[in-house]
Amino acid sequence: MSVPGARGTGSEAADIAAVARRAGVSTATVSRALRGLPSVSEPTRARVLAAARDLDYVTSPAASRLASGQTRSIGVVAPYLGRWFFGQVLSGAEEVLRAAGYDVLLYALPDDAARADFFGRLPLRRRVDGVLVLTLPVDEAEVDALRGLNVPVGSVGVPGSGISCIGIDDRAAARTAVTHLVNLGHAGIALIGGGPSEPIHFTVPNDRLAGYRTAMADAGLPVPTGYEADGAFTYAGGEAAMAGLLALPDPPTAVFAQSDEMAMGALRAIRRAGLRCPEDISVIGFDDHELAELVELTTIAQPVAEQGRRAAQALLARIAGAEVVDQQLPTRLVLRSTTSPPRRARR
Amino acid sequence: MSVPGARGTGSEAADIAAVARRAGVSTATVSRALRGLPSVSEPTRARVLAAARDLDYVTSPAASRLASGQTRSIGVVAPYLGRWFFGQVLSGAEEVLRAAGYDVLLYALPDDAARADFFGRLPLRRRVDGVLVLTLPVDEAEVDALRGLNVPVGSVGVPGSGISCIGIDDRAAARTAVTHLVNLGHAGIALIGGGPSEPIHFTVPNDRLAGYRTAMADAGLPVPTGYEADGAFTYAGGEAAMAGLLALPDPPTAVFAQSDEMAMGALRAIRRAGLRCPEDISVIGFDDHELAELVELTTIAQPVAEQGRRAAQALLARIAGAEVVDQQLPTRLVLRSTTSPPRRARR
DNA sequence: TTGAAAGCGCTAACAA
DNA sequence: TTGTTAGCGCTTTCAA
Repeated sequence: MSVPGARGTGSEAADIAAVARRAGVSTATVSRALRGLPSVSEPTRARVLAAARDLDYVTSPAASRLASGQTRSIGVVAPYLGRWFFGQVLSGAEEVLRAAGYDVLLYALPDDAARADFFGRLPLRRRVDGVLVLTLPVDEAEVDALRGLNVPVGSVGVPGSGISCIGIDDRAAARTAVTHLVNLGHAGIALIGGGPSEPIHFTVPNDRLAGYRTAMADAGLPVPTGYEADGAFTYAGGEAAMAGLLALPDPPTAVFAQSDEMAMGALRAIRRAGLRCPEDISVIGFDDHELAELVELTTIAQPVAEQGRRAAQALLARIAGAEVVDQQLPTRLVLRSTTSPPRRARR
Repeated sequence: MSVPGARGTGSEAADIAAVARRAGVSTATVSRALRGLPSVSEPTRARVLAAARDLDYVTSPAASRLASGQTRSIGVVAPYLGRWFFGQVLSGAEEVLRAAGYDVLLYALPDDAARADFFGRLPLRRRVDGVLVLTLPVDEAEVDALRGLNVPVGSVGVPGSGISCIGIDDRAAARTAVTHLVNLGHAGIALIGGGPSEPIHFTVPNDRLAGYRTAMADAGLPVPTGYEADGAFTYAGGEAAMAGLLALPDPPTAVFAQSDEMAMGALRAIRRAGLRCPEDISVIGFDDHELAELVELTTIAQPVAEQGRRAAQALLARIAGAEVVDQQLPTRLVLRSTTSPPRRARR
């Protein structure tokens, strides 16, 4: 009943001229006062603010944008909204953008049709001051398209010329994960990762793959055919990939999954196959998902929401004209109970 | 290099006048042709479309909004973005809104400060054609404030006059959950729910609480002091609530958690206490979270993304001037392995 | 079916 | 420090 936002419904929305009249100044002065420009005397500003309050005035974003050319909006593009990782990143990014007074324009591109449409039409054109790309696989042409927006582009996990990138050292982190398994005495170590044909600029799965291969090579371990499985970064995909791995003539004794959700799917497949983790097979994930603790999943922790926050900050800095440098945030190995030495150490 | 969206960077963005000139018509005709109005002859429309394509013309949303008064934007307001439920609902809603050509303006209100600011300033004013509220606790005054936006308001799980609501029968579903425990022979059944002081219009936890109480009363079972615990709808909260329940002089033999995330937290607390589920204590959740299957959680399944889709559709229908009715989607009991008869049936 | 012209409600030069 | 005056780039009467 008496919420500040509640208003009489009878009157039309006041415009800047009404405020100017009531404050006894010009519309230009109202505009300046309301935007906090320095060239307004304090008494004048006070009168304007009072008038605006009395009339319950709100600036029309459309008019303001048309006149100024600034949208005060950021487009946030992500492949999925329903997965843990993206929820966390989005959460962090939204927090920062909102606090800076920017509107957050959300675009999800869950399938090829959505992506083709997005990069074909570029619906963000003329409506944002910057774009934040959240771990979206993009190829060269798509990066070009983003540049065609003519606004700064920031990202979480998407490097590229002209794109500022916040991320982690995926390669080193993957290496740490695999080396952990190696140190436990495992020799047959498989990978569950993203698809084999990811676009160039989506380096995350490729970097983790590279880290896996490096660690295996360092340990002098072979990567048998079929040991690099595709889990599509989903729980269901991880389960299917693990099932495939278990069906191999010589199944692995340990698995490195590139995400916790895939690792959890793997856990499910292992249980379904009547096997036990870590007794029969070890599993290490990646992310430190909120529920990883519940299933005692050993994993690589990364600061997820923080990457969203940093990426948003970096983007805003670039919009403000600053130079920004790419950042890599730290990761760490979290030991829980899904990894242990193999039943009988080989070699 | 040859993506449709990639453009020469040299030329300025073409405006409607340029298109008009090239097509040999007036700007009014260009506007009509581009918006698909019927009052344009086919040859003319074709010429306009060709000219627009040649010039790579995109309508300026700011100018269009200013002139037409329509924003083609929907504000989506949710308390959290990082929780599973909201990710799913948002995913469904975004899909529908995007397909209908609306911009999705995202607002997260994770704490009291954000809420107070949102309802105090109403930053959505003048910038959206409709608002979608996703399971956000709102009191009377806040509902009034939303109405003050003077645009249709739709919701998932937020009933209220003037708000179209898509949801489930929370009361019946909760009753089903508790009755399942009763039927197994449990007598000491506790609840882990939302806070005790939820605003009136956030009926979800209240309805589930009512369903719990009804089922208990129907079974002639008492609800001892302390059996209605607050888990804040989070994993950590559920764990803490369960720990509190276990510390009771006469702890329950079964627990109904109002969300799967809280149920999973409860599972964690049970394990931490050295107890086993379901042998020592049964747990039933609510949602059918993607990972519920992994932990074998018995739960009440609800169509989450679908509620987001339906709510978006209903909102769009109202914006188009249609009358819409509230909908309740079906739920179902999903039996897994966290519920069983109590060790020794009482009574 | 098309065009002319008047706004939509601001911001930004420029002047004072 | 403040005011005057052009626009910003569309949509929408109203007329033809």
